[in-house]
Amino acid sequence: MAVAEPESPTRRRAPRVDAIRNREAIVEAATAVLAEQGTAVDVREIARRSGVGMGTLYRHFPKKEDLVHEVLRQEFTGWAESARREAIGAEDPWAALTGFYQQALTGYARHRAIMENFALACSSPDLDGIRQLRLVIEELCARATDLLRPGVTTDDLLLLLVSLGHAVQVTDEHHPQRWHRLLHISLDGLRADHRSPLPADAAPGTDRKPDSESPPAVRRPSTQDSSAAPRSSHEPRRRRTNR
Amino acid sequence: MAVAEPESPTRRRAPRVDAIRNREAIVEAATAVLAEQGTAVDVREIARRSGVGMGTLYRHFPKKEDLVHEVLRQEFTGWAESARREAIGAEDPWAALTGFYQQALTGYARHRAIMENFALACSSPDLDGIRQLRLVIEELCARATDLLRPGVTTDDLLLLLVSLGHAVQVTDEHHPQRWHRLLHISLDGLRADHRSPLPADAAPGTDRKPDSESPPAVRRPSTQDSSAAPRSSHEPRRRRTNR
Amino acid sequence: MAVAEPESPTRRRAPRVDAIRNREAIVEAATAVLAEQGTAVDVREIARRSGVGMGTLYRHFPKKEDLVHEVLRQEFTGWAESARREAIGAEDPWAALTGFYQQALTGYARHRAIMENFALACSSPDLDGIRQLRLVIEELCARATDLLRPGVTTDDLLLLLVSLGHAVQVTDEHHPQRWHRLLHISLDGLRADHRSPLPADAAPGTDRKPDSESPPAVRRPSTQDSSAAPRSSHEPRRRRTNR
Amino acid sequence: MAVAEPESPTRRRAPRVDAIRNREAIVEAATAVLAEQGTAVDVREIARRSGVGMGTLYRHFPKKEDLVHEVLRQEFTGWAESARREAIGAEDPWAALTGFYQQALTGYARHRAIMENFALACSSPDLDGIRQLRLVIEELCARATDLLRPGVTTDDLLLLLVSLGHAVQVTDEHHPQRWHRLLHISLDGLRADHRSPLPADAAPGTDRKPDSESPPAVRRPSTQDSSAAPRSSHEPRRRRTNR
DNA sequence: GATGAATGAGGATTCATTCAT
DNA sequence: AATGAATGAATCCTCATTCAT
Repeated sequence: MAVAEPESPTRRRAPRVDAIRNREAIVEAATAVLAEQGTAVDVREIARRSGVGMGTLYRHFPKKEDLVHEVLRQEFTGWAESARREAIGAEDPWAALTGFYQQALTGYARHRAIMENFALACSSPDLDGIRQLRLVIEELCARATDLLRPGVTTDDLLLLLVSLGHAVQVTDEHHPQRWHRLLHISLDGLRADHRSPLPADAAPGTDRKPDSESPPAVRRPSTQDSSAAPRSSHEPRRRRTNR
Repeated sequence: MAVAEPESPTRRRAPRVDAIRNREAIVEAATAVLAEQGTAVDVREIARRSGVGMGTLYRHFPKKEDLVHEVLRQEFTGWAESARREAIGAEDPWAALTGFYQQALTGYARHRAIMENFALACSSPDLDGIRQLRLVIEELCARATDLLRPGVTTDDLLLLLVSLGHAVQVTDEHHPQRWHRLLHISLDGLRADHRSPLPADAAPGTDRKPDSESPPAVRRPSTQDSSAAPRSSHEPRRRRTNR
Repeated sequence: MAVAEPESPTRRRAPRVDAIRNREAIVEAATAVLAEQGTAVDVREIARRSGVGMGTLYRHFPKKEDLVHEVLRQEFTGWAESARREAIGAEDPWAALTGFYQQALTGYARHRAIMENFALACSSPDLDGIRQLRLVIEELCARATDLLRPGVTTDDLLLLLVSLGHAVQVTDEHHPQRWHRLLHISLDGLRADHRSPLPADAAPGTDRKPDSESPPAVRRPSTQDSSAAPRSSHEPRRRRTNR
Repeated sequence: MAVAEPESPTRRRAPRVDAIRNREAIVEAATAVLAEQGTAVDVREIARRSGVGMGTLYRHFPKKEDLVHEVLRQEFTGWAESARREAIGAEDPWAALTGFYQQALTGYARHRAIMENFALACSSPDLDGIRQLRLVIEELCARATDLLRPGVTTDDLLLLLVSLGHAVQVTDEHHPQRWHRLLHISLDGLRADHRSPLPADAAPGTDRKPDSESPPAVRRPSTQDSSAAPRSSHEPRRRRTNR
């Protein structure tokens, strides 16, 4: 064992083949588990499935968060790449766009941890995959510029992905057609033949000037949600005897 | 507590009245807390805010789940009702539809527990509110039948609501315009001027016959999702050797 | 105990007699355990000995530290009080001083957690007991002012207590006479018949002016401890191949 | 296994030499780390700093304790030697004594592991350094016999060292003058001009007959530590009732 | 002989649920 | 009926020690 490699004096001993294997096993198991159960899983479940002890897991990823982050990094990257491949392959700009969403949604939207963090990751993209995803979308956006209705931004397309992602989660198992239909509908809403302007997005990142010819077709709520959710108080009701 | 009962002067036990009041207080507090923090909250937080003891809470709702369910029931119902009011009020069928989404999304989409469970609830609607929501949507669907593209179903509209609900959660706090834009886009995708047929939805619940004139514009994934998430095994890997 | 008082309508229900009992049991057990084993004990040991579950323990003391702090608070306070009683009782100022040390060292110096934290607590006295201890010492100092050599400060006496505390820990079990002898010696060193001035203490808190007539008898080290402890490097020696 | 035998020129295995070097590196690193952080350090920290792997460390020292013991052995020895050098160098017996304490305290009292174990080591001196330290002290004691108050023993001086050691630890960083003052005071207490006899030390090791002329000035505690710490039970309390 | 990866028994802390008062 | 104290299994993480390479 540990055959002395005469060729490389700089390389002392083996590069810890099995350590790498373990690390990979951990990430693999974590990927599966996180996909299935989201980030709330017990770390021990991951350790069990990867066939390593807790110590080993924590040696490679000192915090559960680190492992989660690594998995998300890989998954987002892989996601972005496969979506880009799909998108780039198509010649027709519109086909590229639809193909992108198909691929993106088909492959990853059932991944619970991905979906749990997609929104968050979009806001502060410290994950490379998110950046790549944006780039792909920007590209698609640029290529399809004539086919898209005026005013559609990268943020719109990204948000659509987030949004549909959840639709996929709901339906993919039993009614996969449903989200396909919704995708179809939404994409049609993006087509250039819709001349009604979109509501302005004040935020930065708007890279396509919306033309504001006609008033939005969408009526604003007259009554607003006074009945809405938290009429909370945060304060305990009454009492509070002891203490 | 301890409301004086006239019948029993020696025993000034509280009647059911304040049991009911307690129950309401619990539900009210739970509603607020669940809206803010989702179903993962500590039950104690609910007890604290409602001003009752844990025992009382558990007397009324033997399991946390029971309480959550009750809250969701009420909230979904309230949601459906306020959305219906909004929808019914409008004379223009399209305005009714857009108004419905506005109302529905503005009022409840930030309600974390609602959103966490909306998807689930749609699948197996043991919640009355979901049924009502479906009814409202069906109504809207019927009224706007000429304005909607052929083949759009109640399920489509419901799924759109789920989908946009998450978009709202992501953006409502910092970029509320974004989900308004997405809503606008999606609704435009539903308009009758889109003649391209939607992919068939084989599942039951389709209440509008899709006309299948032309092939879907959306390309289906060739094989794909092979790269998708769980290539899991659930079984622990073979162990190293130690010990 | 704590019979339900009918007289007080403001007091709803019992004042949780058993909760108080439990809390006391926890503190009592913790006191014993901390005295024996120091602050490194397993919390479960405390729970076990006090006869409560972990949850109960953590209900009363949300962090282990809180429990430790509470115990130290009580112990330091008790310590200060019993030492004060001892000190105040004596008529002779010198007897008061010696009595104080006797009492202080006899009662508590075997208390591991106390000793572990005594030094720390002296530096930032957020514990009331420490303040009281200082007050007692200041009083003793004032009373014995004529008997003490010039320049002796409260800090000196406190440090002597810390210092002897450890001597007690070492010897109290098998050779209790030893620390008594050392105490005797040290106290004699404090007597007024030593005219040689003490080295100045630059720090604030010096409340007695040292008269600097003659040079200190104690020679300063000529060579300095070059051979002393940490000739450390903090850096790993060589290597560091992988990563 | 497989120590490179000189007879085998093909095998250029490292000879024992670097095993020794490793061992030294480990001890050196351990010395530094133990001095800084005490015996509670993570063994890995020692391995890291010494530049060897865990395996190597554990080959040389099968238990953490073994390594600690070895370090303490060396450190105590070194301590004793440097203190002896200091002590022997001085011509004046009293200067030798004070110089010894200065040196001893300045050099090693901040050494956490040393101080953690000094007390223990004094009780059962299986460490050579302790014996040497005793010898040095005995010598100093003998030389200064006329300057020391009657009845002062080696054990007294050793205990004083222990005791002051802790004072140093507490004060050396921020108030180094404080322990110098305490040392000064204590040494003055040892001077021959104190004629009051010390309390008898019944234990073996007393090598100087105490003359018992007058009663001790130090009053003994009348009641003993009734208020003292562990009124423990070790047994779990009677349980509540639940479950 | 050396290396550092792997192990797994603890240890602190949380929280749904039960129970004495 | 109500209260909130008590419970303990579950969860994240650490570290002395062992073992394959």
